[in-house]
Amino acid sequence: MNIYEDLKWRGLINQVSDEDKVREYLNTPGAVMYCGFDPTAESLHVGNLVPLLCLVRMKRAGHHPLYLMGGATGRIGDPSGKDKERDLSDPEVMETRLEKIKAQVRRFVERNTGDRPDIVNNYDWTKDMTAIELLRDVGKHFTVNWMLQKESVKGRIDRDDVGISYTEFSYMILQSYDFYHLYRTRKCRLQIGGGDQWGNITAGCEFIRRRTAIDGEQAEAFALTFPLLTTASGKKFGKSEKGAIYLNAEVTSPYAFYQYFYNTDDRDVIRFLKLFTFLGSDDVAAMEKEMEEAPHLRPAQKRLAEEVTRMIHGQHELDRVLAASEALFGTGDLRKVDPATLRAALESAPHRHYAPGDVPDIAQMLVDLGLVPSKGQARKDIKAGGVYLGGERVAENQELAETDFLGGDLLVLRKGKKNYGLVTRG
RNA sequence: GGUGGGGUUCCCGAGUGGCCAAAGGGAACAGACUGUAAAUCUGUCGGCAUUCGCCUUCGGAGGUUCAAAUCCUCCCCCCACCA
Repeated sequence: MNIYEDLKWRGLINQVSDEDKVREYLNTPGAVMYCGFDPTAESLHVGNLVPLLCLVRMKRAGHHPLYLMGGATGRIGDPSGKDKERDLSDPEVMETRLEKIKAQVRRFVERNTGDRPDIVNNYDWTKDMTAIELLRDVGKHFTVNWMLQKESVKGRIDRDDVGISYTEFSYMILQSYDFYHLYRTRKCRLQIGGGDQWGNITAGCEFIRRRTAIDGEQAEAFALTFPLLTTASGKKFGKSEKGAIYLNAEVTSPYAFYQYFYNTDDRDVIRFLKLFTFLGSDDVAAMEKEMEEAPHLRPAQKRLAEEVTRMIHGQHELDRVLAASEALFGTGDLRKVDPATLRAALESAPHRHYAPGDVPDIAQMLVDLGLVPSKGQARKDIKAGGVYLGGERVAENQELAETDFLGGDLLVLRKGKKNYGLVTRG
């Protein structure tokens, strides 16, 4: 199956500039395509997984994907999909983030293709460009009238409570230049991205056509965007109670990462299997059938969580996460679980250590563990019956007993159904 | 630079001197029901305090008043239109 058909089957294609030509472009191995990632945070999040994964799919299909780091564009700020102007970040902060994301992309790609990714940074070809060059060589090919038609800009102009700065307005010009540059230097003729990137990408296609026309070439470039990720419940995909789910283990623990996918809504899980894993149609169909037969066992959710966690954190981390999940959600009594196993299982849960004489009351421990924002809230949760100690519901005003310490020095606290915290003393 | 409209607790958004820790909605959290799901129902939703209560908040800084998110002064920021 052509990679294009595969993407289509997965529901990964939202818009394509020219379906036939893109399919044809992807028919010959070695095609070059790119997708950009701006350093807007310390780490990529699950939302970035779709494009990232798509580039990997391309690689697996024998093509040559380019991973573009937005060292330059990140300094400007993309108005796409944003309803208000954003603050500019510090260049140094941006640089640090970019390095982290780069490392992350490298690890991910190596793990899933066995090859080093071809990473480029648009700062490299933009930093020495003069304002005059930009205005003459690039800006001249864009009419403001046309730029104003773009969704990202229009959305901001039409509203009477927000505006758009010239800086963000110019974003598409920079991104267009990137595409052109990659066409010139790397023969890249396809750019992929999220649904909100359509305007920016087609701007690039347009620019390539016009710019190359000057040299009598009239090159053609293509755009392909993914659908906006939605969840059945209407929640934003990739957001949990604790905030966005990131790919970096230091920001989102592998355990939380696994749990996020494990908790996928029934209505979304098959679609997500297609979007986030390499499973083919046979496997997916099998999962669908299993799920129908035994929905309460949630085979599809389990598979999804496993596949994605392995992809991002590796088999080793996955094994630990599985052990932890089993210990915490398994049927057994926590007291019967070996303390050492418990400790390992809760490794990615918040942890607090107290000296023997300094162990505070339960409410304070919940605060210290970060399970609740304040002591008052902790009391309220206890009162509501939402706090558990070693698997037993904590009563109001309950004092710690010596027997609560598993193995003599370990406390397992839980708020609600699945928020664990570990306390040790000694 | 001019004119007009704005800045309220996580978000949206009421609130024009005391009844305001501040309506309503959303989000979120907890409970019941379940399948670590969805839907539904209930409770909570600035901080501290077991109760009385105390403290901090309505862009910022001052001021008027027994009393200010609400009035006055200056300042900062955002938006629209005009120049």
